[in-house]
Amino acid sequence: MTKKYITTAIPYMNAAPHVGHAMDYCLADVCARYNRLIGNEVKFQAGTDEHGGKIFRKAKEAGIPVEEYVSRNVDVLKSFLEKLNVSYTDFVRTSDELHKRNVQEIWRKLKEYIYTAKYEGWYCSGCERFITEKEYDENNGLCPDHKKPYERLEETNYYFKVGEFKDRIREAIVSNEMVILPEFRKKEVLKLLDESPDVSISRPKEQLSWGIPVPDDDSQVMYVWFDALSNYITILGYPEKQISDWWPAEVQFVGKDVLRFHAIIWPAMLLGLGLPLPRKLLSHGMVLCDGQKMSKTVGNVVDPIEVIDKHGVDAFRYYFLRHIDTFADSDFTWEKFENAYNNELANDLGNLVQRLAVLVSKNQIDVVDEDIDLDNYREYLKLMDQFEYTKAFDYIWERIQELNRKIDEEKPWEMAKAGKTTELIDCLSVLIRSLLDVSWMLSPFLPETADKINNIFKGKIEPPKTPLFPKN
RNA sequence: CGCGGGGUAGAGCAGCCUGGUAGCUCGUUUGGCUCAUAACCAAAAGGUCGUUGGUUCAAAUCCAACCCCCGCAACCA
Repeated sequence: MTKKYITTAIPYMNAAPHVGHAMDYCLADVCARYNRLIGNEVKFQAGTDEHGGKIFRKAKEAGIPVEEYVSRNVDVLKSFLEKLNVSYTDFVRTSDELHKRNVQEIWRKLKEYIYTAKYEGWYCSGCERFITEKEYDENNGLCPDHKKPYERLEETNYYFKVGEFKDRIREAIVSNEMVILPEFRKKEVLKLLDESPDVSISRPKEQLSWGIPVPDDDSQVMYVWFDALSNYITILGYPEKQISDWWPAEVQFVGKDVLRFHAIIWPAMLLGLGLPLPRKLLSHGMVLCDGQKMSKTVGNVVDPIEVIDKHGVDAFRYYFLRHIDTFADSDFTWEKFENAYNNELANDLGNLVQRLAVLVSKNQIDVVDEDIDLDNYREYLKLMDQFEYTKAFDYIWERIQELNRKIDEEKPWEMAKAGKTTELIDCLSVLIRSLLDVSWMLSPFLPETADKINNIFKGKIEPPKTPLFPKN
């Protein structure tokens, strides 16, 4: 039994989760369930990123103490994970005492790579942040949100020497010591690496009160990325505990938008701590709605809960794992969702289970439990190991279509009418066996459905009272 | 000349690395079947593979130039 540590990016707690957040969790959950299926022991982290000025302001706007504000959002996220049927094993909050203490220790350990420097730039007191020169030029020196002119401001911050580690990071990426998937993202990161400057990792307290204090300096708090990235190891107990059982992570799932932090700053931190780099970084695409990035102003935000409540978790997971590309951006529309649901889940799979169950219920046969022989699943295992989840689905669906075809060709109902019992039983046994294979392969993706199928064909076989995927 | 991805049937995509009759899913049309959730099975229609030029016996595939879309450029999942 091999130990595998799987992580997800921790969402920033300034709003309720939307379908975009589901990507990370769906992918990681499949990976986790798949690993358990083939006999590995899995630690599966999830958590929340709770510090920073943005959250502080949001809480203030809502008129709630910031601790309560984030706690509420954490509850929302947790119930979301439950609804999504995500099998995480550990949950970290960056406001946890243990996390805070450990991050401060991490800071201390990295001290030789931390220095102070002055930063001077354009600043908007409304946004409470610095803006780039380019942004300044584009907006002609006036903040579009606050209609106020930018001010020239200077502040002293702590910086982390990312530059020290660039060569080693590049080497690790090129040699696949740290694999970045997909390949085109790897190229992107290698390019970005050249231009990566040292990063600021603190802010003056007056500007950012909601954060972890910098050790031995009351005037500064940590910048959120330093705080947030550390979660992957503070949850394991680092540096208080030995973490070599679980670290390095087998795979860290991140959105393409945060890949740069995970592929450059995070490895720099790890190298500074003398820890190994994660084995794989998987960067997935974004979910678009009607071809556009989701945004409240456009009004195209899809509420994942609505989808789940309407058609069930597995329908949701199915759509996001098969029809949202694992690596590239893809589109969610209700039309596409309904299509996939009706054609693929209800007609192909649901109806197959139904017709087979009915056939067998009229001619009861015992299904013998057979041990899974992984050799029969080589193609599937290969795709799963490469995170080719949409292709794995294609493969499974070919099996499903094959079964439907086979039933049509062999016409077991005619065997029944003709009284050819032996032939009939042989035929049905083979069909059921194949369907259970399908169910096995499906189980990391659609755990509920796989369970239902297994239960139908266990003991006395009866067609399910309600279809697997009812149409409406 | 910032970087990256892409332009293939009505839609969504594969094929391109390793040139050789253009493929998949959905949709459309027709036929078959009746065990099944009006489901399932079979067949058909539908493409000058972004444009132009080059290499080659042969180019969606290799090379060059150009056009058009879409992401990214320090906190956006």
